[in-house]
Amino acid sequence: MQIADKYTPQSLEAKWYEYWIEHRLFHSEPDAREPYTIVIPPPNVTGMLHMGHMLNNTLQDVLVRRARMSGKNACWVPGMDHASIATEAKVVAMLHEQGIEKSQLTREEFLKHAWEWKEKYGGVILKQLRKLGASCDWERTCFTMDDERTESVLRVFCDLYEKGKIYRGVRMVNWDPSAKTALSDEEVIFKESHGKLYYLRYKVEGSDEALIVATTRPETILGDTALCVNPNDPRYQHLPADARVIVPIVGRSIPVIRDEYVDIEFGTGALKVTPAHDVNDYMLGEKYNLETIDIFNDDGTINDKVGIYVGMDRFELRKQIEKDLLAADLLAKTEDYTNNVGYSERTGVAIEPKLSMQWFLSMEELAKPATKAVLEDVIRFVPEKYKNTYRHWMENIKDWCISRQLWWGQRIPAYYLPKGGYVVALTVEEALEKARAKTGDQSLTAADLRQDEDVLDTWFSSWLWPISVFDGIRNPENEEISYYYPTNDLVTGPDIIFFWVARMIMAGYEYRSAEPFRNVYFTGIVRDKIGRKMSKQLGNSPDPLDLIEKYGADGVRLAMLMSSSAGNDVMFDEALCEQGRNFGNKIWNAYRLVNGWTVKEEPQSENNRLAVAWFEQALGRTLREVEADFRQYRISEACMALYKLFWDEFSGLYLEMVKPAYGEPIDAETMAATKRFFDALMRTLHPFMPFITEEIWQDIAPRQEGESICVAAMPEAVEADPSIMARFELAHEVISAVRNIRNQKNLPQKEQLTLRVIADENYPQEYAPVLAKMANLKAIELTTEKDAAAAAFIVKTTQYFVPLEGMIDTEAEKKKLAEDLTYYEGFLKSVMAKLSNERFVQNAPEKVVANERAKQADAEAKIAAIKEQLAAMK
RNA sequence: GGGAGCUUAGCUCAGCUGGUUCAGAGCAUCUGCCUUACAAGCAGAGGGUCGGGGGUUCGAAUCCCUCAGCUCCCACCA
Repeated sequence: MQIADKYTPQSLEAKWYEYWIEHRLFHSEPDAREPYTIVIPPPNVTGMLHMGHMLNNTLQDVLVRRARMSGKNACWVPGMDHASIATEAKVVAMLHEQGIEKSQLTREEFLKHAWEWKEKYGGVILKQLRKLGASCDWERTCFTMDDERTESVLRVFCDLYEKGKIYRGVRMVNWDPSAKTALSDEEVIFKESHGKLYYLRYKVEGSDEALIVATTRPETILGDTALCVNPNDPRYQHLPADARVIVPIVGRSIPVIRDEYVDIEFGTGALKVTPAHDVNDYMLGEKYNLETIDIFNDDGTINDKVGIYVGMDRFELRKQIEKDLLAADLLAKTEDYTNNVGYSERTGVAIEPKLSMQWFLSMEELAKPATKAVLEDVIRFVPEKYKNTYRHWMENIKDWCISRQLWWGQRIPAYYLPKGGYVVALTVEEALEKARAKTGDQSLTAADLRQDEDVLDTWFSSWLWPISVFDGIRNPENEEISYYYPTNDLVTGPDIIFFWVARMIMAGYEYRSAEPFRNVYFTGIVRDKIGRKMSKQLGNSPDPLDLIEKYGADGVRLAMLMSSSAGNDVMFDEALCEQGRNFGNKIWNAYRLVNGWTVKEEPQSENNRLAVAWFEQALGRTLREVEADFRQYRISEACMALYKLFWDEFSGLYLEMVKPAYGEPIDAETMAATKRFFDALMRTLHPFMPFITEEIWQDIAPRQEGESICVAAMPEAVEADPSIMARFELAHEVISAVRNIRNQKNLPQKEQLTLRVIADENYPQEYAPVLAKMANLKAIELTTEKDAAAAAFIVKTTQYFVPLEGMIDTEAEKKKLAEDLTYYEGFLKSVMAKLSNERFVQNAPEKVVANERAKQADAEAKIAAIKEQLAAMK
């Protein structure tokens, strides 16, 4: 077939992806083969493809494609995450632009908008993944909020509730005043912030004294219900046990309590206690039974509980109160201060600790089998260092706040009864039944029940992902879940190890009594080439689709793969894409070369026979390396090994060895071998570069419609024959040496040279034809004479000469030889020092000693050879 | 405050339990080549006292201690 002169990835990539889909090559159904399963970390439904996805999904695709070609029934399940906060925020913003406020809408109206939005803009990322070549089984695409998944989530909620693991309670939670929802601890990011430390005067009742209290949040004085000092603090010993102070501005009288929690060293040693707005204060409040005064509305403005500053924003109030304190002479001083403030991961606003009624999942029991599984390597983490992180979190796990005050998500299936209390049930009907049973009131109707307004944390659906995509919650005995679960590999970032990975493991043990996956491969973060995290704000993140357009998906994939070892950050540089594209070009042109040869029925030359035998070995060796690399998830190493095999050994050596002169034919046997090699190379490279390998594989031999390299078998390595490799290596060194002489002497490539050899056992005489061809020699002569008028070199112990009458600078040659001699004599000396060291000979393993002896022999032979040459030059 | 990890050629990294090919790879650089597969290429070459210091050992990039610098995670003293 005629193949285009130029490699243009863009044209062939679209074509083959379509072909793969058309023939359902990525579709999997349970059968007799061993399954290989990956579930995709579902990207946010609102997401756009970024470099992190590129890395992550390229790796998954490599693993899946390799499994598919290794006889496994490979199944890569794609899907999307409804991402409740992020999506709801986007929809709210979009509505706002249209002049619609969420507060004006009913829940149903809002959800209608949200679903419309999801249908219109959601899932773009899955389409983008096709451009990358991702071999997902698209027929299985799931959404964490589709009907099946939603039912699974609700069932799990009900089940855990019935098991007593889910409870409802008032707790201090992380409140996001922008999204107006509670967040889990994991969704809070602490950042260093510059602020002030305010020193406030609290006047002691019935005295002229005032206690000075340092605080970073003077606005919370509205909620102060105590002042606390350390009982051991000498500064406050004089205060009576029942001392009370007046809260500045507010004028409220509050008790002075004593607790060792207070750090004597910090500030003035006096702490204002605001149980409603600080986690530690809350604990003090519980301990001393203090009143809690919640002063904030859900949006962070001041409510009317105290009656002053009503409606003012918390940060405005801080400024205002500073002024008012100053005016009233209640502010002793302020200092600049740096502390850590929690911010919402999603909306970026400062978190407000807030007491509220939330749903919690108790984690301690769930964590036990999940911790064990990772520590005992039932689930293997790559790289292993994340085991520590995981263990630490699991051993200190806190209950999970699973309710969110949002609308986009799975609504909590709890129904409140008219006269108090609630029931938890999968459906309203069931809830009604339970309600009637609970109250004994048969006249209750569905309309009397009021469903909880909150939805569940997004992660409460994604933690079931490996199970729910196979419908294993609703139908735990179904064929799919039994076949595909546990999945094999999970590829994800370490940033969601707690959010997602740990919780999936817990869900796995709770609902399948088995791990959700065997291996977790943690990728690093994609950074730019100067090490900055890629981000929209910095504008340093290239658009992956632009890169694909420019370099082809294969090229970009190669760039991701070559620069990424597990767990290490990727320093992404566009030059790597170029390198990837160049490699595609190299493959393309190598194929054009082979494809252009004409075949003649003639016996195979010795030259070609040797080339074929050698490359077979080189291929086998690399296949074994790649196999080992994959076992250890060293994907970039595997990729590099194949890159070098194709470029250096196949193209640079093998093809050059067998390449016929221009216009000459090649013998049939060598041609067949070459095509066989090419085919094998395409197959091993296919997981890395799916498109170009398919294009060439389809062309290299007649194929049926529907056949594809995607489902071709991985090549197998021939048995290793080290002697072939060793002999070839000698020949290769001779070739390099002659070429080097050519370079040094500035001899034209075309000029044929003569090579003389003092043959010994290290002369690869069988490769003489190869040497002649590769080094462009007109003759190879065996000799016993040193040749003074020649450029000389030694390979191992064999002496070679390239006669160059009149071109040899004898003095320079001598000098070079003398330098070599010095080096080898020094080398020999150090070897001898070791060998004459009794302790070395006694303690070192025999193998090491033997090796030193071999080095000694080699060095001695080499020294002898150099000396002979030097003598000949006199 | 606690923990983990990193520091090897200009850049990105590999070097598993100390000893063969232990100082490596790719890219970049330099030199010479438009040689009819490929200049997105070919043939060569140069480049590192393995972060500093100390120790263990016959032997250390590799093990131990210490110092310095970077990164990440956890905690969250107002």
